[in-house]
Amino acid sequence: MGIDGLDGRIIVLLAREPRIGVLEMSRRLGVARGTVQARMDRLQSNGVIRGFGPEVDPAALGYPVTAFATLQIRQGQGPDVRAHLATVPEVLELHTTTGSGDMLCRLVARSNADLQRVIDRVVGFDGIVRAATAIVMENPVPLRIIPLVEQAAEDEDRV
Amino acid sequence: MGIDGLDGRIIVLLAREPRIGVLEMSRRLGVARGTVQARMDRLQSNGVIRGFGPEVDPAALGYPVTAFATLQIRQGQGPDVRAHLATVPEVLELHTTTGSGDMLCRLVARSNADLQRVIDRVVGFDGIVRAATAIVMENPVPLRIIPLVEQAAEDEDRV
DNA sequence: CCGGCACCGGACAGATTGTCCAGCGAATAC
DNA sequence: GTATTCGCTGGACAATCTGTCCGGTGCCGG
Repeated sequence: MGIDGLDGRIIVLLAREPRIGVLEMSRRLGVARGTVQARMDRLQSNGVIRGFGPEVDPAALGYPVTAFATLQIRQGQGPDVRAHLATVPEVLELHTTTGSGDMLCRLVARSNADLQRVIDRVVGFDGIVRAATAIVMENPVPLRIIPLVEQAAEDEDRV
Repeated sequence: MGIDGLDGRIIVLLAREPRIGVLEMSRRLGVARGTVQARMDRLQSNGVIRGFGPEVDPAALGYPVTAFATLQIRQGQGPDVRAHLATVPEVLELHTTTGSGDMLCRLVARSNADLQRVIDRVVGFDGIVRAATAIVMENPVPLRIIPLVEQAAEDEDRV
């Protein structure tokens, strides 16, 4: 577990220019193509790189409103609630967190008004006791991984 | 704005098999290669597809602990706090939300003990009044977009 | 009725990929 | 001390895909 400096540089390069190929990477990094290819294979079978799925912008799909909802779940209803939420397309992500029966989910909606519909659908389920929603206004730091990768690579090299 | 059924099928196909090429997609979808290529170009310049960055698993990097922190910010300190948080690699994501000076951020750490270090670093900044942290235990619904894409495509087609 | 538009099916050269190979240096094992 | 394993290099090959054209067709709005 862990990555070294070359792995880190590969991931960062990939994150900055996703359409880059193995050949071009090997040129930029100054290593043989086979090396980059082997590293990539290893990173993917390691699970460090899960895949290269397209990053879709919900806003461009017509869902410009994002919100986070904290749900309080009735004891023992966890599995049912999960199954319920999994059926709601507007639920992009769901976590169970510390605290008694709490879940945190990320929602999107077509508008603030539409958010009400989504929330109604989310909480309109028996096992959910209470929901607290926070609407996202700005996203100063979009989901990112590069700084962490650099950190992890440095840590590994130092060892 | 919006996508039609073919766009939706392209995105879903891409999400399921990221390494697929344009040619193979055109074969699967039963359309001409040029069509798929044109759609892809449009989706990307539309901003619907932001890119194809590698999905890196923080756990595989040695950061298996995820947490969400709600931060209460002192009036007017927002920009400074953002800049501060942007410098912390373990902050993967930051949102400002409704409520007086509230922010929500996603953190990762090497362990529960390490999480304390991360939180100290996050809140060890003048503009932050209070922080409430929820540690993620399970992730029943990982970040997903396919259901929303299908929904958006259906809505568009119906119109 | 006439564009304009999106799609089809095909063509082309150029680049990249997957997959081999032999050689080499370093770290590891015996 | 020596043998083995490992990762990297630099090169090669055929197969594939990409970017980019083209002409032709069907549909919609003006």
